Amino acid sequence: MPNRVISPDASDTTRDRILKAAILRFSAHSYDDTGLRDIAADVGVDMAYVHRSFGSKEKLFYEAVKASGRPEQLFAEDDGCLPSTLANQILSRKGANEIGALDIVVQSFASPAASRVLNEFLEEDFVAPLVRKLSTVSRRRAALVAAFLAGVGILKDAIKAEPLLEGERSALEEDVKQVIATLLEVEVRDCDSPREHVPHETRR
Amino acid sequence: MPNRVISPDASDTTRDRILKAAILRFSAHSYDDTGLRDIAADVGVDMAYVHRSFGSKEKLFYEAVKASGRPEQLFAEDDGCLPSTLANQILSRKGANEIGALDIVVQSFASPAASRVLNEFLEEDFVAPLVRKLSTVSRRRAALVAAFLAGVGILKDAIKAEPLLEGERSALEEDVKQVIATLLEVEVRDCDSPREHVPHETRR
DNA sequence: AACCTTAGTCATCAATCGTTGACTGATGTA
DNA sequence: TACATCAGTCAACGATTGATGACTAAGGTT
Repeated sequence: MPNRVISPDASDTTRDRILKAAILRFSAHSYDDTGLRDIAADVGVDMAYVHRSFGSKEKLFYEAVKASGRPEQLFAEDDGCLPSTLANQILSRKGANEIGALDIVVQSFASPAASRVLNEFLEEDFVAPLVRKLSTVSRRRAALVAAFLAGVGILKDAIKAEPLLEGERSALEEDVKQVIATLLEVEVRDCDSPREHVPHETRR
Repeated sequence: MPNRVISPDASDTTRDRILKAAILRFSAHSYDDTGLRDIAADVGVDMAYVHRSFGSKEKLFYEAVKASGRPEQLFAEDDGCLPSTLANQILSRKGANEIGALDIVVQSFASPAASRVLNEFLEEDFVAPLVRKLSTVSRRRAALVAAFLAGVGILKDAIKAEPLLEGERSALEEDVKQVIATLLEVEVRDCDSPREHVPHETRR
């Protein structure tokens, strides 16, 4: 299970291919700007079949969010340093078909149709697992981490804000990690140089 | 053309009433979910007149964003403590017709049509004025402040995330201020109790 | 053979959107 | 009076959207 991007198992049914295409579409464009016809065209089936396979556009979106943002993926590569893990979820450079687990959430915040789904996602797939993993953090601060990650993703990928695109990525990553560390009340220095194995210097 | 007697800011013309209604609409719903017909109905004119008064929906949105987010408004009540000023821009409780200067940005980042406008807004009406006001902060960090504010606004107002709605507002405000202070590298304590006049204790 | 389910297509629906050309009516202005 | 401009309305357009009912074709079961 090394380079698993989306699908947990390589089911080949048309329904799964539709879901996979939907995740890509919803991760690259907003809920409103993603048409069932686009998704159908990607898979090569009729749009009516996309609709019938999932019942409605909103239900398809629901399944796409759930499949794309599962906690196992969000915290998958956690090497013990949550700030760096979370920062990478938003900042990791995306190739053509490679998407981050949070991209689909970053898009589609706006549409009311999507907001109920996202509310559930936020609670079940982010706040709860994060608090479970780091019991000292409050639900409020966990949500603020999500807010910050979402905001950074939006400004960087949707709005394409220049101050976040120009310059070194490492500098941006450092700032993002520092904010997350502030919210989680953990020391960012403990994992500053990821592979240097600082022998857990006892601080404070 | 000599007698352009129309006062530059009578604010009584139908055009201005349309613009005002547009700001309210765009601040409460996304760009896509806001129809020219809705705005026209608010003012009580024909939808065609809304369109003709501004040339296109996108141009109307542009003027709405510019009028709603002007730096004078963003930093209007600045009492010398930027973190608290900015936090209040997002957290201030909104009445029926009362909106924050950033609400219109919080909605409507999704649509590509709107994102160009928002990119310009971010640069001209937020990053640049902020850096001008606090010259020690980098453009990147200024943009990260905007990202955080946008994310908080989205989760709180659009998604209605419970962790940001439950509990005391002051606790949330404290966390938000701390994050902003971290990014701006200023001491939040300097304005913690706004009216206490701490005599500028020389720190560091 | 007859029958049922699954997979998928086709044409079309109703609704909504922003946009536009043509029009009316009032208000000046020469 | 004649003319021009501004404020605003009216009806319709073309495009796009998600949703449906009716249909075909294949596969399996009895």
